[in-house]
Amino acid sequence: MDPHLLRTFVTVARLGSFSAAAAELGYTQSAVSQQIAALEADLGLPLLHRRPVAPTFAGERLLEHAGPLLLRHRAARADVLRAAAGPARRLTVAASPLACTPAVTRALALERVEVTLRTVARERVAEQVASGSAGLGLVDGIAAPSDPLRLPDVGPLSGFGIAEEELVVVLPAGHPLSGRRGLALADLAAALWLQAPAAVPVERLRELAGVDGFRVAFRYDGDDLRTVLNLAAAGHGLTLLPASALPDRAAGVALVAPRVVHRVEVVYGEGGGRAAALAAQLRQPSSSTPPGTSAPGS
Amino acid sequence: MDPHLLRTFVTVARLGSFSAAAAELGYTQSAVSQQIAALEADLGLPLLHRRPVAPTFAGERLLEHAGPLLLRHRAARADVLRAAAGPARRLTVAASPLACTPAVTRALALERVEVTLRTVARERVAEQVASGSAGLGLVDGIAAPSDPLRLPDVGPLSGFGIAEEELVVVLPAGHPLSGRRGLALADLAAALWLQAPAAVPVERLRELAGVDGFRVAFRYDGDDLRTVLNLAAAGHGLTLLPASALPDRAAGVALVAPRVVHRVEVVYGEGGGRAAALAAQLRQPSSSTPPGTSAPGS
DNA sequence: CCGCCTTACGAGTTTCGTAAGCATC
DNA sequence: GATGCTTACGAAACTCGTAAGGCGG
Repeated sequence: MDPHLLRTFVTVARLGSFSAAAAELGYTQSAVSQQIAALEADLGLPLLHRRPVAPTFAGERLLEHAGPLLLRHRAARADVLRAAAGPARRLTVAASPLACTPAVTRALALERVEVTLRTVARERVAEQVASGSAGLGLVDGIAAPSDPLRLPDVGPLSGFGIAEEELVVVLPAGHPLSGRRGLALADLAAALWLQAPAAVPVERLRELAGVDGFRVAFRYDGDDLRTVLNLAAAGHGLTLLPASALPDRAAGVALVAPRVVHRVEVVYGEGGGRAAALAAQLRQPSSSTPPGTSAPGS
Repeated sequence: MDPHLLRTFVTVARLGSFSAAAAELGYTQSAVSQQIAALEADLGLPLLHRRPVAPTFAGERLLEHAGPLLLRHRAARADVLRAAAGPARRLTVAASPLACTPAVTRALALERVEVTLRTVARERVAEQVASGSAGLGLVDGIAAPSDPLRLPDVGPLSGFGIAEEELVVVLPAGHPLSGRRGLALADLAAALWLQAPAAVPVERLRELAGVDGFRVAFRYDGDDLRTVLNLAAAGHGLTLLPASALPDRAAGVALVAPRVVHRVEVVYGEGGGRAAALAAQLRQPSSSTPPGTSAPGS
């Protein structure tokens, strides 16, 4: 179970072809064949059906483990290299789009350090911090009040919440529900929804409401918030956003049940003194609602 | 960054000696030296100071990654092997001590399957399930009502909550607070506490209360609940337990703030059909009447 | 000089590429 | 018969053990 073999295994499984994987990885077809054979011999199991190439049952189990394993592996390597490169005078901050609230961006300044902000997908923030590709992360998500977000465990990270805010459902003008003052999530399960990386994922809605439904009517792949709002206004589907993301408060209806909020957390690695300093600075801006601390990762 | 090299690296770091690590791992001193040299050459960095042997800064970062990495690695291997071994007719259940409530143990029976129950430390449950060492896990912990526990992420696992219960502070007889009906956690920060694997860890109390304090006065390494209760009764320190763990309800005072409960969750791997069946059975512990056992209440 | 890590060197093993084999579409 | 995985085989690289070499206490 060498990481090397694991990498060719996932590549073969992904491409469904030994020769294509060989081309992608810079090996010969033969080498890939031998590597898969070595992996199968090591485990004493067939991992792939040949012709057509598809994972066996055991292979599928291995695939499920291999992704996170290789991710952590790369993160560890990158982090160690970064640690040895010495303290950088540039601190890059990886943030999911909705994590950059006005209060947060205002606090993003540190004495004697040049700060670079980079917007990435919500799922990537922890990963970039763990690998040292970013020194600090800002993630948003939804959770019960003063509860930590559930972040993917890609390495030893620290973090805490810095802001919590009401969530509102964005409705097109004239929508039957737009007169209401508060809505239960379960009442919206039958409606059609927008799926966009910037907004709350539909899967999370199902999870929170505890029911199926929330059918996706429209997908938007970019992370421009105004586009999401325009789509919602045009009636392409409902979406759930933090209240401050809406230019016009009347366009949305607050969620009353289940009791959930939009939450922003900072994440930083153990090795980053500079990152910890900036994180501590971020702890203050929302002194009105002090969210609890958390310790994601292991 | 071969897992093999990583393992010798952590062993050397732990023992502080190349020769001792060689003896433990069954290599010669020379082989260990070469393996460390290979790892250092691969990363292009010194990882250990010699004479005395201690991790460098980069080495410490690597150590922090190496543990979880090797854990996942072993879990993945074990899980794949177990998946291929076919459906076992024995299902072993790993449970933390306080997860085995009467209602749960009553439901632990499955048609045509021999169930083995094994009590392990709270932190080990997810690990044993991910590695296939147990087919099903029962973990307890404390959380906000109807909120999931934060389990260490050691592999692809499913799970859900099956029970929640009030938490009470166990006080010795005649304690000044024992007249009270409800207590805020922050009020107890100045008190002395028991640290025991079976009870709620003191670190978690600090985290929940958001303040320091909760000084540990006494540590108990075993997992016998009655011993914990005896220690608490003897005034060695306070402890937080689910209400049902106390034989005498008057010995404890319920917690009123922050709003937290004792929660039990089942955890099972994706591959275990039998485990999923038993888990489903645990979802409604009240309605199940397992065969071969006497009626509840005895 | 003694303990402990490093280096030199050789035997056994592994790994990859070239090239030939072979099964399926 | 073409495509694509497997096997055979040899060269290069790797890995470990024995043994000799440094270096600090």
